[in-house]
Amino acid sequence: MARERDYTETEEQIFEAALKEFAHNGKKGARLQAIADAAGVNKALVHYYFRNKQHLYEEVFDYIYSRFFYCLCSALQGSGNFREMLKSFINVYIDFLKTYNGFSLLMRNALDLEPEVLQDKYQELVRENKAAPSTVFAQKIKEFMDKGEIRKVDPFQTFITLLGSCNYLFIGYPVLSIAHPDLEENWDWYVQQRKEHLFELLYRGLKNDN
Amino acid sequence: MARERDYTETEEQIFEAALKEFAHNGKKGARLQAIADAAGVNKALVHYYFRNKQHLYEEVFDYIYSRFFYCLCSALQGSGNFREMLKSFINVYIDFLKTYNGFSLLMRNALDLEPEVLQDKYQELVRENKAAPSTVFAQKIKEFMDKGEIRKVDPFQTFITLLGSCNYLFIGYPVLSIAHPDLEENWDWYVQQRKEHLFELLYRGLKNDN
DNA sequence: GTCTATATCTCGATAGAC
DNA sequence: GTCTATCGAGATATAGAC
Repeated sequence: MARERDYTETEEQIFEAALKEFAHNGKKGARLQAIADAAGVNKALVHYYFRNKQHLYEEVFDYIYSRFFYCLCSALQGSGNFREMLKSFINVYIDFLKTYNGFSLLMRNALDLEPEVLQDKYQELVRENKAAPSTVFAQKIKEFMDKGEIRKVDPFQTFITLLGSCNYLFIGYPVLSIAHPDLEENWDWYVQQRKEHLFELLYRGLKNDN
Repeated sequence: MARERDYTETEEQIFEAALKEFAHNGKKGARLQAIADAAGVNKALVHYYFRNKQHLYEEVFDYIYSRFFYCLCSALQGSGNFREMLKSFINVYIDFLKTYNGFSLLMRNALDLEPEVLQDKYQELVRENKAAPSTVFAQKIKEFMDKGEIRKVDPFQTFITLLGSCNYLFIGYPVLSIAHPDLEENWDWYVQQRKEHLFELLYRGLKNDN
């Protein structure tokens, strides 16, 4: 999922700043002045390059949402056994979240404000890709249950657990960093720990032990 | 954690409306007009009762944050074995999230926008309560490890998993409901399923099986 | 306590110089 | 392409009648 067109240096900086500002404050809460400041450019330039706030927002959202969608798809691509698929999914998904930090709130805001826009976008991506991630995941889980690799579980609930426990280090970052002030300093280490801990926990929690 | 003072009928309605509005749109995105409309009162009355937006926001935030803090504390109160403590925690915490739906976003917004305010509030609550939830949790986990009830795990990572996997049904609600349109209709059932699935998964994932 | 009217301010957007 | 100045919409906040 590349962008529609190539960005100049300046456009890129505005886009990156906008991504952070929208993610932190939502669409309504975001300030063009803050975006301009963070990008180190004049406020008028934001309009020059991206027309208006709505347009800039859509640019950011489409980009990040497509990335998210294809991240989920590729994370589910692997054709190995359950152990490999779980490990791969956790690695790919957490790496994505690490790169596009804060996108969760962006999405949540989008859904509250313009659910129909987002649903259209989702359907469009599903059509392009021929399948929805949650459906693919559910199918895989069922296969592994049939093969006896994992115990009998609800695929949807399992999906929620997986997404939530990957996400929360990022979503809850500000809360968590109160208790662990070294979170920022040792960020890479914590993220790595997260991957290992989660894999071990979920593998043991799901595997068939009859 | 009761409020500072008793609310009149009108104040209560404004407060409830404000809670929802702030939760959905964040502090900056929230509109006093929308709060007044939802409460069924004139916009000027919001100022009459709560002085200004900042003050109203703090009132809402303090209330929900205290509730959250004491919910975590009481969820950790039980003195039974690991199995009982896990079951109790999941039940109490998910019931809380179900009642104060949408508060996750409120908190996240607060943390992104005014982390220092929130840290002060947190320290204050820790002082009142003599201990931080994350510390209490870590101690309990260590005890259960010493007793051999659970395997050797990182208490902090375990805490993140627990919070995240409880939270995500609520945080991710709008995304999840695209794939499962019956989520709203069968909400109670899904929440109940969540409790059972999570307990089983985490218990198996953490218990000592040597 | 409640409402109308209005003052004040913030922010998105544009015009026009360079 | 970039900046300054400014307009106008919309939101917060207040004054004052009832």
